[in-house]
Amino acid sequence: MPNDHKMADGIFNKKVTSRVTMADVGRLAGVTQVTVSRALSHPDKVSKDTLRRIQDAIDATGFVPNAVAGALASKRSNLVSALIPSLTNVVYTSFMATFSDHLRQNGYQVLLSETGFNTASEDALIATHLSRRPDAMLLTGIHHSDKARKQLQGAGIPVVEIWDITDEPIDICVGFNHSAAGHAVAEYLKAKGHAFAATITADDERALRRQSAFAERFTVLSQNAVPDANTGGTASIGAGRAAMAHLIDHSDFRKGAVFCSSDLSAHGAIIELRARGFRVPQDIAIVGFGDQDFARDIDPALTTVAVDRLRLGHLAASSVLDKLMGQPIKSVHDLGFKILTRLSA
Amino acid sequence: MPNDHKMADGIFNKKVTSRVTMADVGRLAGVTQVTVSRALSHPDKVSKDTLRRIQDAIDATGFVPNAVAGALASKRSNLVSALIPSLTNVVYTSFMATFSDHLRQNGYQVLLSETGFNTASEDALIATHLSRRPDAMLLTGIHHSDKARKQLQGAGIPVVEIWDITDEPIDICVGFNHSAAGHAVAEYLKAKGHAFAATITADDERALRRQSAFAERFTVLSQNAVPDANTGGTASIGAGRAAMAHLIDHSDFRKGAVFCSSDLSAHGAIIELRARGFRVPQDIAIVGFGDQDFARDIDPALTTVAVDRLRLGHLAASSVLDKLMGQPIKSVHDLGFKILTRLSA
DNA sequence: ATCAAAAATGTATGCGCATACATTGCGCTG
DNA sequence: CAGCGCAATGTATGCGCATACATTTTTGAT
Repeated sequence: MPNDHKMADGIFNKKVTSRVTMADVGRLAGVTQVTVSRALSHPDKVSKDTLRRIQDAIDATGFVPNAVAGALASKRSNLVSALIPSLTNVVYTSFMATFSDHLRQNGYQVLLSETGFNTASEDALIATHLSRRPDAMLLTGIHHSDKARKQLQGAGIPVVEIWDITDEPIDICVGFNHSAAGHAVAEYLKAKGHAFAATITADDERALRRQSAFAERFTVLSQNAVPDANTGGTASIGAGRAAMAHLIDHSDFRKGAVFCSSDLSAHGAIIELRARGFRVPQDIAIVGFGDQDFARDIDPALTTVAVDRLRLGHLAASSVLDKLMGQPIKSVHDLGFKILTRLSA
Repeated sequence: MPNDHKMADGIFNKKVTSRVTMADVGRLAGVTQVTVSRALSHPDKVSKDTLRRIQDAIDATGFVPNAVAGALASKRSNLVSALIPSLTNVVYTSFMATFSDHLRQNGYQVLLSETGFNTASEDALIATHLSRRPDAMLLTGIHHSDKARKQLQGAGIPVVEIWDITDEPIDICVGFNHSAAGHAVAEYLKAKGHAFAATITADDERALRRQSAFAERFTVLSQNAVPDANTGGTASIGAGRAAMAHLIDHSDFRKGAVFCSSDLSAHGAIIELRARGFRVPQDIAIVGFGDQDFARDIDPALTTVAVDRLRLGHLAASSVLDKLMGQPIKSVHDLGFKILTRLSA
């Protein structure tokens, strides 16, 4: 009998199963707790024979190590916490898949939460996450409250900021220059011969930065103002359609190019244009952002700005891992971006 | 000086910051550790005055409670772990957003991982997650290995299985009957006058169940075989296009209806059909699954099977919470489903 | 003013593990 | 065959907090 202090239980299953501990396993295998601990974390330091007996005991008892106790004792939680703006936006979640995978292979688990593009909730989440004593933390973007920066500094753990770059990262940042992307699209469209342009932008700080850089540059190049339709909230096909409709109904924009802050809204814009009988790109050209998987599959295939998300995931993960291993690492990684010319612009 | 055993650090920042503990905060506020603990978890049991002094001390020191130690001592981690097949599939992540939110409001944090539609990796993840001693666990689907069931039973925590129902849940399940959905769509399409039908299905156990129920029922009703194009892997617009192309190129299917296992592949199918000059729904009608946000926004608007995901999220969360509070609860929740008739079928 | 009850705080303890250090036994060199 | 070195295991301890219980202080009713 491992534990003898079972609670008095009702008929319904509460905590009936007395949790098995390393001591219980050891008792069964004829060794002490510390040998069981070693068998699990440093098997080379335990004899072949006891290793087998311990393994048998583990199987017999269904022992599951208590990582909570382990973390408290060792001061390493093997947790990496990650905060992303939205769980439902593939741009962020596809990154997370890569990132988690890479970390999992190195023994870390990812504690993921959604901030909702909201600084106040980010602050609260940072505190909650830090209370779990993660070994590292990943944040989206480079704008964080003073309170957040202070707490993170106090935690003394590696911090990676992604999707953007700055000369003064909290610790490490991996991303690209959003203004530069806006400028590049402006130049691309001007070079394609467009004299008029508009933008469709979601309420996202980075998207707004791309938009204003685009508008500023395109205005200089073409001497024409660049109307913007803000979708409010998050980008979606529906929001893109609505924004495109708004642009046509409330401005004299009938010919030119539209730079959308997301492939999703770009797709919506295309659907709206086609429904209204416009030709894409002959009447209105569309440029998206993000190179989501569907961008090449819609009709017409979407011209968009691509960032190497796979590389972003890998770099973010390996930066964290390197830092955790104590290796000095580069703290600002500029991934760059690429305009993928397809049919829509 | 809270801690006096700082490690010898290199030039680069390792763990320099000596972590502040409740004892440190207490010392500063002139009370003991336990009063600080109480101030945080049972503020009503601490006098107004000391409460204020403790708060000041917390602010001054930047104290962040150590939830790891708390969990070890109290045997409650305030963690709920959740395993979903894919982080990039909005169907699952939108559910998670609701679920996490609801739990967060009740003081729980969600530890989320992706299983990748893969039983082996699910087993491994279950063990890893259980090692963090979550207070409850959420799984997707009702098919789990014996080993997994055993471990979960041993953990003695509430377990919710979602997206499907069964008479023998591990503990609680919230979902709907996938076969019934397949049957309903078959009857719907037959009633609409279709004599021919095909399916486009992803490699997902539940999708396959809907598909086979659909095919079986439609065959009975129409006396015509139902060809299937498996997209392999996950549903996507690209996969839907390819599957639709395959269907047309490799069968004599030219007129009828197609039941897709996801709105995403349905959307792809529509794009492919239009690119080939087919009219939707006049030539070929399309039914999706999931009622994702874009379903109403594409052209033609997508007829699809809707499940109340919001309700799913709420029910899953509140079932867990109720069970954690010790309240006896219903263990099988059938959410049902609804065919939303729009333009595509 | 008195005393019991309630409020406020403190003391003692252990959760389950990792880690530093101590001990044992054994093969091997010279 | 003494003595050294290493492999294998054990002992002792504490991580930071929650909780049961003990003690002190305050309150209020008489």
